[in-house]
Amino acid sequence: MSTSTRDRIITEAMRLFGEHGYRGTTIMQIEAAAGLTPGAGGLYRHFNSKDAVLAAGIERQLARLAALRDIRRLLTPLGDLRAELTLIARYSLTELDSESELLRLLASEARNRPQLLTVAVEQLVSSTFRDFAGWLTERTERPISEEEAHTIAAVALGSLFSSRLLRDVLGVSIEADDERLISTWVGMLSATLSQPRAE
Amino acid sequence: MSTSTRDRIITEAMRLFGEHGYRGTTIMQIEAAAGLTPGAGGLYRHFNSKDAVLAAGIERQLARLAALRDIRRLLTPLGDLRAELTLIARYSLTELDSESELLRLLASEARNRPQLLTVAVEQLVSSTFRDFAGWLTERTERPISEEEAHTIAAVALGSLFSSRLLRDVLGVSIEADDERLISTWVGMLSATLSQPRAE
Amino acid sequence: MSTSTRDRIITEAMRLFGEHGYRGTTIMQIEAAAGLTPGAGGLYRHFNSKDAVLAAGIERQLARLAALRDIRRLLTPLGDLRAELTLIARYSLTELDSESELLRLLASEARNRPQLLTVAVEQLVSSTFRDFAGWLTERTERPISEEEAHTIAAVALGSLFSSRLLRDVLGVSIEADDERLISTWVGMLSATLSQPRAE
Amino acid sequence: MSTSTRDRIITEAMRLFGEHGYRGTTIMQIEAAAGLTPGAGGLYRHFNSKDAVLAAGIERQLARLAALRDIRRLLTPLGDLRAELTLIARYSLTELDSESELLRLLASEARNRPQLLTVAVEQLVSSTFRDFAGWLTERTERPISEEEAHTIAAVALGSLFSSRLLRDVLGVSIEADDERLISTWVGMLSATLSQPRAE
DNA sequence: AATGAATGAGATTTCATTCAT
DNA sequence: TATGAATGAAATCTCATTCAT
Repeated sequence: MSTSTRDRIITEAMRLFGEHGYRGTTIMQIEAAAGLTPGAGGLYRHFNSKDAVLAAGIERQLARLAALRDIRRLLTPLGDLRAELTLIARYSLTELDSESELLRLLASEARNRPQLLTVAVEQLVSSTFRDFAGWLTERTERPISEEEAHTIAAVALGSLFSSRLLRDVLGVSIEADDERLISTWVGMLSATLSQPRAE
Repeated sequence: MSTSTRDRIITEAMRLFGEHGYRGTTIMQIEAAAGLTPGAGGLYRHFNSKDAVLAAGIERQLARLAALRDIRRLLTPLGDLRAELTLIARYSLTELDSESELLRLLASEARNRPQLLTVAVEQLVSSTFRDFAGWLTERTERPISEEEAHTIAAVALGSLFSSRLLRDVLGVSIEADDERLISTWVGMLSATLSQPRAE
Repeated sequence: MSTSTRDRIITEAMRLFGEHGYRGTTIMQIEAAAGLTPGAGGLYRHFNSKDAVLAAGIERQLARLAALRDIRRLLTPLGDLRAELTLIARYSLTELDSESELLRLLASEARNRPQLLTVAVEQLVSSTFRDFAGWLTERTERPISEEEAHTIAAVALGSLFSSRLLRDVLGVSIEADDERLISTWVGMLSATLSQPRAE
Repeated sequence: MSTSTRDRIITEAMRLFGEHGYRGTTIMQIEAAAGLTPGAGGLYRHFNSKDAVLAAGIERQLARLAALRDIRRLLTPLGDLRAELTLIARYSLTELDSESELLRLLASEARNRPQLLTVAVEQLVSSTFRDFAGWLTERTERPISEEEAHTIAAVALGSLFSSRLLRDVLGVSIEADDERLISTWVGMLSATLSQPRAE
């Protein structure tokens, strides 16, 4: 096998955690999925505890996330506002899709183990909002306050996040077509940004 | 005490389910919180199983939700688009707040027990989107297709949902001020609805 | 049954701990010996952990010990040195016999869990030496220093202790007859105490 | 390194057995202490089982003991009773000190594995008592019965044994000064041996 | 209606031992 | 000779559920 047992354990564990939650996944299931004898404790050669598997899984996801983020800088400078917004939306949805397991895991465990998951939430969510707010202040024609930028970011990115939160976390499917969603989103946002701020 | 033991069990169980998830909450905890001797099985006088407690809890939440929904009709006819949107936003956030326990519960268990929770999700989420899409088709000046209405609803309501999903489910606090959020949301939405659809 | 399950658990646990050591005794064995289904965890209704069973067992033994100690005062005033020594020796051996389980337990675990057993050792051993040294200073005709009294106590009581330590802890049987041992011990000790201290 | 891995394993294993007991010591700990990779099973190149390590360790201790015993004969003939007793006491304490690991091991495991440890106990304890009883019958001026000699040996050697058993096995420190202990012991014993047997 | 006690099933973790390299 | 990896067995502990009172 080309993958190490340790990697296989992380991969399968994250998949199972995403499917059944942390508590709902047993060490036996992880071992079985990773090709070990279930119940024999083979996992413990590679990790000290079930918690350590979770920590390693989150760490790996965050490392991937960091790699993805490096690409973000390439996306921005296109000149056309609508084109840039479209790219941002596509990128954000793609990023969320690639982190859907982490998202599900965070949703089911975030309140139980804050110490472990605070960092992950920060990386996955908060920083995205901050970055987008920053982009807004630079990009809009009329000057907007930092606070206004943050609120617009919350409303705008919220739409994209909820699309994935509803689907991946709550299991609700509202609409199917990403491209239609994005084009509507871009339309609404550019309408807002280009017209004078209505008191 | 004026509340029956049965009601106290449901109330405390839902609170604990919301905090620690279904699996993360033990019968002993529920009994203790409801004023019964923990571990004595007193809960089983009132419910046949832990699942039955969950079912009763969800049922009660849905009943409250249905009651709330009856008020919705009163809200609509104000004549002014922005005023109506403001009311809708306020109402939606209030409704989500009153269902935050259910929301957290859905997030932690939705994928494991579809039989019990599918209905709840449908009531809480899907119908809200449908209703808002319906309202849109009636209310906008220029005619819009059903599909367009649905997409706009997804984008618009998504902002409001994510505000609560992020806070209550993931534990992230993006912005603090509901009124500012609502006014920005209303501004973006009315800008979209009042201007001609940009192809 | 007239004894409570909790008491039965302590009794059987201490017996098993004495026989096989703390680590060598399993919860299943204790449960089975106490009349519970082995492996069902019924013990945990009465104790939080295996350690808690040990703690309760030691506490009970120490309580018994304290009760025994109250009798000690009755023994002393006989007027005749040899008669008093004989009583002291008999009493000490009896006390050690009634604490043989505790003794074995201390021997096998004392170095692993000092926090739990330090008190027990102090009660069972150190205080006995101190009390006997005190008795010596009062009782001997010629005046002896505190240090001398302590050393004589160490040598004298050591004989009695080792008789039980060897038998109960190491499993060695040196001699059989307690009365012969006591009379020799009394003879040696009175010979020492009555004759002038040879430098 | 000049020591073989096999020797290092025995040395470290006996140290750990003495500290934490046989059951309380894991193969991993022994391997780590012996400079092998813990958990890799390198120990099994040198021993067939954990039991075999214990057996080899005891064997080595007994061999050392036998070597020590050869010196004993040299000690006896000094002519002066007190001088000879002093030597015997010093020798005995030294011997017990050099076997403290074995002593602790016996205390924690003696009752579980008689097949392995019975011999060790016999060598370390019983034979010492026998030898001293034999020495007594030869050395005392007035003739004493074999039984009397055994009882005196039990009382006298018991003092020395308990000094070490209490300290090494139970972890109690009664008195500090070996020389004071020995001189008191010699005093008491010579008083007994030189005066006519009291009734 | 509630409690004390018990139980069956199962979860996490440990560990002596084996095996291919 | 030593190591990385794996396994069978067992140990501690948890918990939903039942039952007699």
